Amino acid sequence: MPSSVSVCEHPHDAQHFSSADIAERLTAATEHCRVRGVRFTQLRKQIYELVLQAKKPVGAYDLMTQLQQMRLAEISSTAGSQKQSAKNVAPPTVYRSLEFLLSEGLIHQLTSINAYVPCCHPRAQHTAAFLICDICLRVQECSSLPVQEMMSFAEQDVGFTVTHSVIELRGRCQTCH
Amino acid sequence: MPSSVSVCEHPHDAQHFSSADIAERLTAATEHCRVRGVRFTQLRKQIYELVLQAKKPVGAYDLMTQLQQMRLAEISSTAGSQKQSAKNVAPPTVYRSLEFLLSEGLIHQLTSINAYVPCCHPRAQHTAAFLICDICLRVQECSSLPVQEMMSFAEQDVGFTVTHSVIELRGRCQTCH
DNA sequence: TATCATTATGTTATACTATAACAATTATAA
DNA sequence: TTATAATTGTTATAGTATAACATAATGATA
Repeated sequence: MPSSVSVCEHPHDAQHFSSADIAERLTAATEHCRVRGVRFTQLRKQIYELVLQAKKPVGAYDLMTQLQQMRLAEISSTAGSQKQSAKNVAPPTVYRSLEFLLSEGLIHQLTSINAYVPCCHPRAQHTAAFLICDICLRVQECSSLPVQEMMSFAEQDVGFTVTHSVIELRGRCQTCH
Repeated sequence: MPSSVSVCEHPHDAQHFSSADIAERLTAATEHCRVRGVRFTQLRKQIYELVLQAKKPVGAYDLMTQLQQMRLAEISSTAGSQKQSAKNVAPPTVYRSLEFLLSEGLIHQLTSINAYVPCCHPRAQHTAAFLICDICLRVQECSSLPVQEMMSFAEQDVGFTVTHSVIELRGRCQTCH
């Protein structure tokens, strides 16, 4: 593989983020948001954590369910006699946090399968291509070279100014071939 | 522009297919299907025609409405006392024909905006990238070079076998810049 | 600290996109 | 012409996403 090309495998399926990894990411994200002057609220942190914990790309409605369970767990652990009635989490709750995480570059949206994955290298807006295995659902995030060539082609040869890219290749990864 | 790169502008917005162009495309598609031994039924032909006539990428539910109007027009032109009650066209009617047209390479799906456009050069399965202008909604279809590099990168450098690609760049076209 | 303005979240409702399952019809081949 | 397969009709529902407004929390300012 050319050294100029970065391919980052999302740790889904068999392997996945360890608790320590997730904690580290959460800390990094907290710092990221502090520096950027945006608010990393509890809700946003929880949604991010759920995306990190997922063993595969996760959909918005899955996140709704999981957030709901998270809140129920909080209530029961809080004990106390105040039996809060935790209403169901509604779609906007999740979508708004996803939108925030996307704008901060902490996660990526996989448009072709309506799902979300954590970003390999969270940083300011960067474009990437995704290789999505239809068998194991593992996702590889590719930055730099091939994507950059697509972009420069569009910009220089066609005069098209790219503001947002959706580059998703579906198929079989090396392992599942 | 490199001669090895093909960029085809879909004739949407201001310009669009003339009746003659559409007729020619329909004839070509008929021949295409005859050779391939698949049936180019009236319904499929109508859906294809509607996609060709559209001045911008067209959604499935828009096609439903338009097909409905097409059928109402047929009935009123048929005159006769047999007052057929034309029931509303249902989603599967449209989606099944779209699926057929996609599989025959007559149209392309734009996943990021849930819409469909005619293929510039209808032929067997071929991959393409699309430049979608968010202002005028014009779409440019790019085959060959940049896309091929993406594919060969995935296949050769990552060992990923691509079966389906979604490459859609959103932004501003040269005209709308 | 108290107030205001801003931002974020909750809540209700609904829009938009797509498919499952089965029935009826039409075309093709034996 | 009948049997078979392919297509289309029909009904229902699943899945994804956003609009609009109410409430709550936060941060800045007096």
